[in-house]
Amino acid sequence: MSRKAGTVSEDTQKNLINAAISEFTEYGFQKSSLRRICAKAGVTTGALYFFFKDKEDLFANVIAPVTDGILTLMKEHYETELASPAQELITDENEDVRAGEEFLEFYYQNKVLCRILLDNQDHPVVQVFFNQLAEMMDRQTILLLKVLAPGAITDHTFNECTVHWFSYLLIDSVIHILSHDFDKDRAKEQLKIVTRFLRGGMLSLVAGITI
Amino acid sequence: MSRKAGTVSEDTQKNLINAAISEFTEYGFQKSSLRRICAKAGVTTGALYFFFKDKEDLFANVIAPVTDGILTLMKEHYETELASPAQELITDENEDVRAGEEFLEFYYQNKVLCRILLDNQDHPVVQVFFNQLAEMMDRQTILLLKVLAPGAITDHTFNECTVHWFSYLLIDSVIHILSHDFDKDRAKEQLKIVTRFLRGGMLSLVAGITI
Amino acid sequence: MSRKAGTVSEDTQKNLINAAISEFTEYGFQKSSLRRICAKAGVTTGALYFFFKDKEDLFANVIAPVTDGILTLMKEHYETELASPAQELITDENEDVRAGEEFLEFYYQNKVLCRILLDNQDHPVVQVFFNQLAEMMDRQTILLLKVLAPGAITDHTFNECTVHWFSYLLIDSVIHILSHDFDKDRAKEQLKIVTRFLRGGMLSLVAGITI
Amino acid sequence: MSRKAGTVSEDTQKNLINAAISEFTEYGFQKSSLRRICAKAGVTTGALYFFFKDKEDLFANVIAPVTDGILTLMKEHYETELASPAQELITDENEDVRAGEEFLEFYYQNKVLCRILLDNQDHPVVQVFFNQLAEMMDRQTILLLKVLAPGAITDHTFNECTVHWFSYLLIDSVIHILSHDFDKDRAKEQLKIVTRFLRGGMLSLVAGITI
DNA sequence: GATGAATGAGGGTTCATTCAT
DNA sequence: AATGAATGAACCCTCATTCAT
Repeated sequence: MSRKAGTVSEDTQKNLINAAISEFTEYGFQKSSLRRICAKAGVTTGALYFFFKDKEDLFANVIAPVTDGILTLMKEHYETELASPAQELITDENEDVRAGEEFLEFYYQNKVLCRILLDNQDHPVVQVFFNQLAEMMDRQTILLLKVLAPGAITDHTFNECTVHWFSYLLIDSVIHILSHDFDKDRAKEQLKIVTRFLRGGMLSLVAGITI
Repeated sequence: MSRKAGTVSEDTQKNLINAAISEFTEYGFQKSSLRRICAKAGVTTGALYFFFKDKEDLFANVIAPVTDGILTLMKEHYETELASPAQELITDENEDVRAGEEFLEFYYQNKVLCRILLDNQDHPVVQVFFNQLAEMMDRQTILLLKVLAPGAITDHTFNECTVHWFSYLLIDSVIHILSHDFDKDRAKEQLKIVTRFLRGGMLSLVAGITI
Repeated sequence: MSRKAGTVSEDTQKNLINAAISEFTEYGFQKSSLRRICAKAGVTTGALYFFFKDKEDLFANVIAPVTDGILTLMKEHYETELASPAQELITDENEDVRAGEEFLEFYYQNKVLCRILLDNQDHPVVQVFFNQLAEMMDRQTILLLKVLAPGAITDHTFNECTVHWFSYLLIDSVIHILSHDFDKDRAKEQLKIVTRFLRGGMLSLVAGITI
Repeated sequence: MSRKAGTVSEDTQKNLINAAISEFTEYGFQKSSLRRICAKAGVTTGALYFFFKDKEDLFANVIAPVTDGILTLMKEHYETELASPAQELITDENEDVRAGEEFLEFYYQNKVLCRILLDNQDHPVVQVFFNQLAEMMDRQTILLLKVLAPGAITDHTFNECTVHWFSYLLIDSVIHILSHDFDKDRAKEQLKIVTRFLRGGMLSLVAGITI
């Protein structure tokens, strides 16, 4: 009996989250209506405010699984990469490709939430996420450059902006591919092209320096 | 004296546009309030609806100068480029750099309006603009590839998606630079780096094909 | 040359009337918009206010032809009727039928305006018209009763209300027929049935008295 | 004490309904203002939208008691009528008169709401009501004709239109009487005259057929 | 005869949020 | 844990009308 109430409330919270997912998907964060969300969830607005502080908080809770998931994924990839011998990093694009494919798997398994993320890039919470992601990538880029092209970092070509821009280039490229709603295989293929392109671009910058 | 009425009315429309610019800059299109705009312009809401059909129409009129300006700029650049000898296109990145700088000049001279454009990418009218821009770039890329690497277009690497992605890569890169609020010279410098990177990336894709 | 301006303005007035007819037909008086009317007529609102005092006045001018026409028609019919020998009035329904058909002819020749009349019976101007019409019918009924059943008017059965109600019964019956959008012949046929019914009802009232 | 909230809220809804009744009575549906209604009820506009979907819904809720009441009344009358021996129907107008008086009682007990109904006949919801009413009367007329004058229905005189027209004739007659704002007794008297008239008219049509 | 500009009030509706119970 | 009621401000937009020119 003492579990009953708890169980019920968990259901309510889940119902609210699911209703919110459907609403955010259809209308985007800004145009979404808490009233409609509560109606879909079959509860009144008061119930929502028991579980969530406000609209922002609800949104944050909705996308948390994917923001957490992606950040974890990236962390693991970067640790693997740093553990590789330097030589491999230069000649071998396999680890990059593998990480990309792993990300695509995650995307297609969490497509609905990922789309909410991508379709609300003007939302502060989402911007914070992308900034975290980009900063993580920045740090990785700098670490790799220290190993692969030590001259590059002292040179003014690889300034903070360039590094950051490179991070966003990768992010935007991936987003662009996902916006085509390809099937998974086609997306992987396209991601390979992007990877080759970005490596080529990067090397052409590094080459200009070290020589 | 006979011009008084005309002058007054023209002023009202300009006042409305200016008030709208300030409002859109501060709040973005969606959260902007027509009431506040009219208050800023010192007129009643009815006056606004004499000059503009609705909120959308007001927005379209606000950004028209920059959307038109940018599309014209790009058109001119692409015509110049197509008029160059093929050999120059491969070896010489000058025309690209020159066009980039010209764009930056335009941006810094119309910064306020350009920022409205960039900060409302989710607005349908703006999306139409970016699509027009990207399509123009797509066509140019295809034309250039036909000249520089005839094999590339038949190969499946340079499919429609890749070309389109390349267009957005350039657009996103430029937007990213602009988001740093650099001074003009720093922006030009950074744009040069981007240009070199993109050419390098592109060549590495083409190289993978022709060999 | 001196006629030019006059001619032009007459056109404007006609354009306004025609635009108003189309607007009133589509939206009814209340929901009609003077703006839209002016737009349809290709003039500005100021022009409308040169020719018409306000929205009411415009409406009155639009329906004037049919209100005048119908009142004239009825007057003629009633004069004819009063000129007939008493005996004929009792036994012969021909004049009633003929008048009805004449009215139907008028209706089908001025259908658009007549429909505006019928579809805006809550409008004061239209109510005035129907009151005039009903009063005219009232007077006629009383005159006829004096001839045909002198006892009826002193009896309390044929009080003012009964007479008035009888007028509206006829009006409503005709309106009801017209609401079916029959072709002219079918409408005439139906009107004959109504006429027979109303005469029968009337006689049964009169009979109840004289005996 | 624990009932306080409930009591308060019920009051609010009733206050809104009452305020709406007063507003609809004064201005008619179309020109009624939700703001004024809320002000009269002493609540904010939001409160209204908690209880009612929109203006239409409020209107529908206001008139529901009388539309429901009248339809119920008519249903009962018609069932009683059909249960009577055929002979009585022809010779006896008592049941008709009794039903009429019962209706008048209802009218004078719900006069304010009934007037809203009668004064907004152009409103869709009201039109639906009158159509329901008329259809009910149509069916009854046809049933009675089958018993009283079997030949009438096959004859083209009593076509669908005639039957429907007869229904509206009765409705309009009653409405016309009510528009005079008579006291109850005077109205009953007048209604008797109408009843006799309509029976007489009807019989004269039937007579024309059966002979 | 007609324009173009502007008024100012008001329309119905939606919103995120609060809070006593 | 959740309800039901209510707030109050704000939303975009439309209206008939006026008037100097």
